[in-house]
Amino acid sequence: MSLTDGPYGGPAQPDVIDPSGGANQTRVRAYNERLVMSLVRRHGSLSKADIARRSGLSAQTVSVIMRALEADGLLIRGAPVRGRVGQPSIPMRLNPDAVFSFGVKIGRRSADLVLMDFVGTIRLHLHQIHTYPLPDDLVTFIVEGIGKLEQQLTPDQRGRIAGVGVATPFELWNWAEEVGAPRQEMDKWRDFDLQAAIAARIPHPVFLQNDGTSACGAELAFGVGASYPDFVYFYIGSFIGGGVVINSALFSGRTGTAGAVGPLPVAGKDGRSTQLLKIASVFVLEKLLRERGIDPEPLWYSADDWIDFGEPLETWIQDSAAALAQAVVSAVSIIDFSAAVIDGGFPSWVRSRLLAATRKALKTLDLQGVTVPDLVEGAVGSHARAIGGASLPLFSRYLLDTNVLFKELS
Amino acid sequence: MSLTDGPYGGPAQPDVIDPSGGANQTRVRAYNERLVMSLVRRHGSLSKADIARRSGLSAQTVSVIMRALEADGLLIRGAPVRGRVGQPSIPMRLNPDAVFSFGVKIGRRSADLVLMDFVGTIRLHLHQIHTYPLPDDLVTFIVEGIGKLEQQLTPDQRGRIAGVGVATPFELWNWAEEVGAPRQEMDKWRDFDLQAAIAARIPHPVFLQNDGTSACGAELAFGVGASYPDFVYFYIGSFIGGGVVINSALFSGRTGTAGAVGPLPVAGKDGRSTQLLKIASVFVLEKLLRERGIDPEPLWYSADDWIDFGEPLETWIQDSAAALAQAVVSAVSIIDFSAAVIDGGFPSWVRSRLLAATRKALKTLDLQGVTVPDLVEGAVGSHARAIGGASLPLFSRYLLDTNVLFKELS
DNA sequence: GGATAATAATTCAATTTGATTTATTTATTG
DNA sequence: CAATAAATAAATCAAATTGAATTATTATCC
Repeated sequence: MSLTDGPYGGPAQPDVIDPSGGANQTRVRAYNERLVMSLVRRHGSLSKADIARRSGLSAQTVSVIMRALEADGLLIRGAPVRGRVGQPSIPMRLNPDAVFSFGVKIGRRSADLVLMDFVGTIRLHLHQIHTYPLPDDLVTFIVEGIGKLEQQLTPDQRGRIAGVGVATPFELWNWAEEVGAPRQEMDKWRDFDLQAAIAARIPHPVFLQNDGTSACGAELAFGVGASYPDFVYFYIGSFIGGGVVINSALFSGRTGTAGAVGPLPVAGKDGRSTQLLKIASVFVLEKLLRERGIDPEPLWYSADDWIDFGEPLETWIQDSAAALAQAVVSAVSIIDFSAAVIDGGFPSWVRSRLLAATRKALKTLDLQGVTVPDLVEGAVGSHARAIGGASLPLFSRYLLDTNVLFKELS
Repeated sequence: MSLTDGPYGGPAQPDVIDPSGGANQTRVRAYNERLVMSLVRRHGSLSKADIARRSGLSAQTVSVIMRALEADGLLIRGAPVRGRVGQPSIPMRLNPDAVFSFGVKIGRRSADLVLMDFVGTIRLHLHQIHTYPLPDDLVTFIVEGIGKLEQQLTPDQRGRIAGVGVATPFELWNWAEEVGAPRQEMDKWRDFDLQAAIAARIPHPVFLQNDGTSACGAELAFGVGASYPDFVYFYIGSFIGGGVVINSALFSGRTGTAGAVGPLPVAGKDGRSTQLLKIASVFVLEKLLRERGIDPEPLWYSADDWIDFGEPLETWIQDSAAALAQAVVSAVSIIDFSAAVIDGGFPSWVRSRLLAATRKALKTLDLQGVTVPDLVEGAVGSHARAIGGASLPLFSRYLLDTNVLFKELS
């Protein structure tokens, strides 16, 4: 193409892809309400004047919005703060009892159902162990579990349920071998619409998201999200998964698989290129233990109570750390994340050792031109997936989301 | 009309970790104006009714906005389209003469200055060859060049200049060796504020952005951006660089280095892990040619007129393709881009061969769990960096940018 | 120690902006 | 002439902003 050629017309694609729709006042209000709540959430408690300063909105606007939120029971006022010149400020904070939501985590060996309040505290919890996950069993567990838990709520509390969020690995049928399940059993997931199956049997809205992305959402809403406006997130479960936060918003991507991280190519111990998930996953540790003649069952009793397996655990930590360090470099070469957050289905002492090893491994890599991010431990912990599932209804209705401003286009 | 200025290019970044500010009506209007223009840009020409349907805004709102844009000379009406029932529709399109902007590309061997119109056509062009880039020389070239080019414009045209955008590699001082310049000469870039130096000597706003990100912006505004709402972009110049588009917006990241891509770890021919830029850069080809006793000078005469160097070129293409394929897999493991766009400072026949080789290389990789993106050739071509530079002022004032909706927080 | 000034938080009332709704006009085809 | 679609005018509505007032403090002067 010569210099003076006309417009650089790409393939003129008709109709298909258009940017988001227009914005209008109603949406502006909805957005500003979420902004106010997000600021309160982030800082614990803030006065109206604080919010006005932080949001750049006028004091009057903030006053009107916050009175409405208080009237709705979403915010509650604290004791006036005296000691400074001027009228005392009234700190407002989230009402923990304002909204409840159910979160479901579907795992290789177990499923969890939690009832979470508005500030991320798990109020009620059900746990089910299975040899491998099956659609019908899970629907039964979820629907009956929700029934059971709802019985423990007052009618008022039941009226404040925002919905159900399911955190699940995608394309379960691809993992029959690793899960240790017969292929034809796992194939049952292929044409099964879990979201629809649940929605048909309960009155609440149902949300479904990849388990890694969900856990990442939990970290955004209740963990390090307050400190970092963007980060890449790794959750090490039976399989590693992850998520991406950009501009303080969960970015799930066009296909919902943003932050998959599992397929990231990394160099293994032998120098050969492998997928990250084949190194930094708990099923690898399990295999390692079996090879050493050690019973891996303690891994599944409780994510928070592993025993120290000694050498094989240390080996797995070192290998995983080396792989994670490369994954972090890859990630920040695409997006200059300010932090990389690592969490997983293991006790905090394992997490600490893994983080330390990863920080060390990072230093051995070629960092020319790399903006090295903070490496931080997840603040949410092993239940991040279930909490993340439960936070999906909150994201949909209460958490900051720029898309709120735009019209939905068919 | 009020199109609020956005913060593009400038590295001025608030270190506040709060989400973006509140939204209000004025900003909504500014956003909707940009939305209308982006839709027109994307589709070439659209009637008011078309825009209303596509944006979801009411017909009346679109009517008001578009009349204002027409009155400002940004849109011009085409011939009424008859042949269908009802009043004929009047297609509106961008006025190519509505806005001009200067774009500067700083390269290892040369610098370019272009004057671009509103639809991405280069109207005027200056080119300078240097052995290596130096701050003072470049400022002189840019300032005097702008003076020269402005003399060729009418007073009216001069009044429509939106600004100057500079596309430059970051941290030039790190590349003294590869550039073949004395270290102390390149060190002059360390404390030199190019943006400020230019801004002090010309009356237009000056924007500065990484060259890869700039080229990516050109592709978004004038190339495949119309077909893909998100993509990762690779520009292969002396050094490879790139950029990231998310939600039809250029994402430059917190530090402005999003889409750096150069430091991506990939496995080289020997299986060892190397940075992408050490394989898929033109300086590697240059070295290869020298090793073969071939004069590499033809590489620098004109990016659009390479001669076919035969075997060494083919080797370089194969190696680069293998590395690029891995880079693409890494990228989509972080963000599920719908496309990976590859362009560079070479003729289109080289680009075609590179793309074909990359597609082939991609098939040899482990794609389990990977959402494979479309691999597409850049539509803008070798001048993408200069055009991208020139598009920076347009992004700041006229192109779609959700940040327009939010208040700037100190 | 009491009176007064300064300050900051909050809110009320009026204003402004801009999108939406409703109704009307215009230009075309069948 | 009926039907249809595009375009626009006028009225309406929602929500943010502006400016002024109110309130509850602390600071300071005498």
